[in-house]
Amino acid sequence: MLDIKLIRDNPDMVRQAFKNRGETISIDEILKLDEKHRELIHEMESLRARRNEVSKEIGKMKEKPPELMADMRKIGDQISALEAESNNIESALKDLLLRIPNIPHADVPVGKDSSDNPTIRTWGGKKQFSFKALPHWELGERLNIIDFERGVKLSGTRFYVLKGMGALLQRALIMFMLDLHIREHGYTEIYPPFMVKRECLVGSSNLPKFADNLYHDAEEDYWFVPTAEVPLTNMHRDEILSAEQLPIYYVAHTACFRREKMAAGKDTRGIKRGHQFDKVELYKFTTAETSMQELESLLAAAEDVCRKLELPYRVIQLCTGDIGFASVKSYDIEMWAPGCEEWLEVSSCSNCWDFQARRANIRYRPDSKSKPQYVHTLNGSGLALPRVVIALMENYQREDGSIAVPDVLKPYMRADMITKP
RNA sequence: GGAGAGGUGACCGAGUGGUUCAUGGUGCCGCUCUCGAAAAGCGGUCUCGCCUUUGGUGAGCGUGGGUUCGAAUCCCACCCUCUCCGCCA
Repeated sequence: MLDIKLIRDNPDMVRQAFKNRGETISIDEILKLDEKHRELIHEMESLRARRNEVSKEIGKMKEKPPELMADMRKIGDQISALEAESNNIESALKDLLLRIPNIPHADVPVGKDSSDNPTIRTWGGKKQFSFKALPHWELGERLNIIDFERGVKLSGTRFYVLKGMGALLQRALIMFMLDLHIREHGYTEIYPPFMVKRECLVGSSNLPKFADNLYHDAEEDYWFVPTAEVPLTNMHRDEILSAEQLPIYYVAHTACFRREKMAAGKDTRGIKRGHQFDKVELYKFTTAETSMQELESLLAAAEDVCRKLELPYRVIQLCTGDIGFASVKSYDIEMWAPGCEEWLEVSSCSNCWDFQARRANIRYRPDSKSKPQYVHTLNGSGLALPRVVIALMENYQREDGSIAVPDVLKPYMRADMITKP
């Protein structure tokens, strides 16, 4: 959520930022409602001030004058009417504010869509094979480690079953990633609920605008997390942190649930895009001063996973037209998958500035004499599991259809190779 | 799911209609004292909004309504926590 004062004082700057994003929503309605709202507040306040004063006097009187009390009753009715109007305007204003995106940082390149995203760096060139590299769905079926048919039998399209060494591979990757971030990058492991309250989704910016990508249990009003970012954001909702607590680094492994109803027929083969997938998520709460450098170190932690797994990847910066709703600056990490011959997005690292903090009311006190300020929040995958599994299977495949295990995973898998049982 | 108890500021904890602009304590900040520290004493210390901003004003005591000139306090609904019972991986 943007600060209404920022919009009020710099409407043209906000308009330009939205234009760069390709965002069509207008702020005129917001400005209009804000002005009306402040008018009403002014009216209500002077009436309340009067009532407070007179009521205090009535309290001191022995004889309660009925005509004065009748006057105050009238004022009370006026206040109620204004209150009702003000509340309506306020909730309309709030709803609009919750639906407008963050303002991209000044150093984010202006662009229309993903084709305008600059590549920041590429690591580990595309591996050359002396044979035809197979896509992971073929490798998975031959090795009997991914069972697509039974996934569909259990849950329908876009579900799959990992089996035997396939399940072990994913589990090994999760363990490896968590251990790496905990031991070498200073993160604290969190195991959060996978179902959360509505207000958590508002805090993280998934609601109200992106409800159609979420699974929801209407009976209990539980929402299934589309990413661990949601519970992690809300860990400190409605809290005032002390400066010494910052920065806070959290890492969480969760399942993620997404409807993904938009791209029917696209990405249907393999395990690239499903309604349920596992992810290791990195999350930071920082001060305003340090968030930009914290974004770089968050990205570095995610890249470290790719490097230690020795999987080729590139880092892309998202342009204004492609950047996420809540983000002021984002990098994507894409791994090369030689079998399906595409770059797979395995991480998206974002600085959300105070956008989520404002929604979730997460603040800190810079020192004991200062007013509370909003923290900055950052998130990034470290990494998304199924796509790392794809990249790993396809990059480490051998001509005989077996898959070599990367050195860092050998202790977790207690095996050097994934072969047909 | 049933019964009972309870939700007050960073924390503890008073407060059952009007000197409560939320008592008191802890913590925190400043000052005094001291070579310094501790202790002690004095003062300060919740959050958010609006305005014509050395200041003024409003709101907030789990949440939302209601009663009243006036509500932390009375009424209604809901949420949450704790204890016991039931169920259960």
